[in-house]
Amino acid sequence: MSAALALDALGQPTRREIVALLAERPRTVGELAGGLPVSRPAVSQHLRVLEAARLVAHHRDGTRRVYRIDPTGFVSARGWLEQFWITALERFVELAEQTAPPEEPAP
Amino acid sequence: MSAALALDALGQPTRREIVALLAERPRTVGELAGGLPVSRPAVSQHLRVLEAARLVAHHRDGTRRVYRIDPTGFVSARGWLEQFWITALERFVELAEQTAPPEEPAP
DNA sequence: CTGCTTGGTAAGCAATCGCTTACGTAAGCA
DNA sequence: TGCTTACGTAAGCGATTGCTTACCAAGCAG
Repeated sequence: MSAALALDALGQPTRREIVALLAERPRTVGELAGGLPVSRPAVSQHLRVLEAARLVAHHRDGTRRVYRIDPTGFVSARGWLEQFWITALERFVELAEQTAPPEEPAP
Repeated sequence: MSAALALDALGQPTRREIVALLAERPRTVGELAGGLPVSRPAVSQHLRVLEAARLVAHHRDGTRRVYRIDPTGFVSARGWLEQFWITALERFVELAEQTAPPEEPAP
């Protein structure tokens, strides 16, 4: 499943910041680096990871590369969380139905 | 925000497997370790991270500790993804409205 | 009490990660 | 035809991570 890649990629603060910046609007690599406390090559490396996870995509504009959000990876990540969410809540409800007091046992 | 902790914690394959196992039903530490290719102490350490992120919780049952899913962390993670999702899609739609051909035309 | 089960904690280690600087490369412009 | 801008890539380094083995504490059963 591709959700693994996406969740791995999102499990890093700098990459989440990059993604948050791109959520506002597409940006070039230099712009991203300007808004972050890391160097431009570091941003490039993060972008490679994010693109492999299909969380971002880019196109060229002269010498620049404009990066934007790619919904694909987010669909995967959200799908994993959602599907998991459902089964977990089902079990949770089952459990709550079986036992009347779900937290503190009777003394 | 607590979503950072949750996403960091989920950015690791073994921890996602633990969470997936707990989604089926609550389990003890030994049970979890038995279903995973890592040692029991490794599972303990992962559980500490997951609990700090409020993704799991536990209660004691004699000498055992039964771990289960804690929805709290998942609410945070999903919230981050969702809120982000919305702003990203808004921008995406804006962009798509400006430019006529978005991607693939009808075949 | 003694022994057994269960699981958290400490210490240590190889591997990975995130970052840096240095260099290479493609595209626009004088 | 060089010069400049914008960016990717390579190499290297310190810090972190995920795992292991060894040890210790708590609770039940005999």
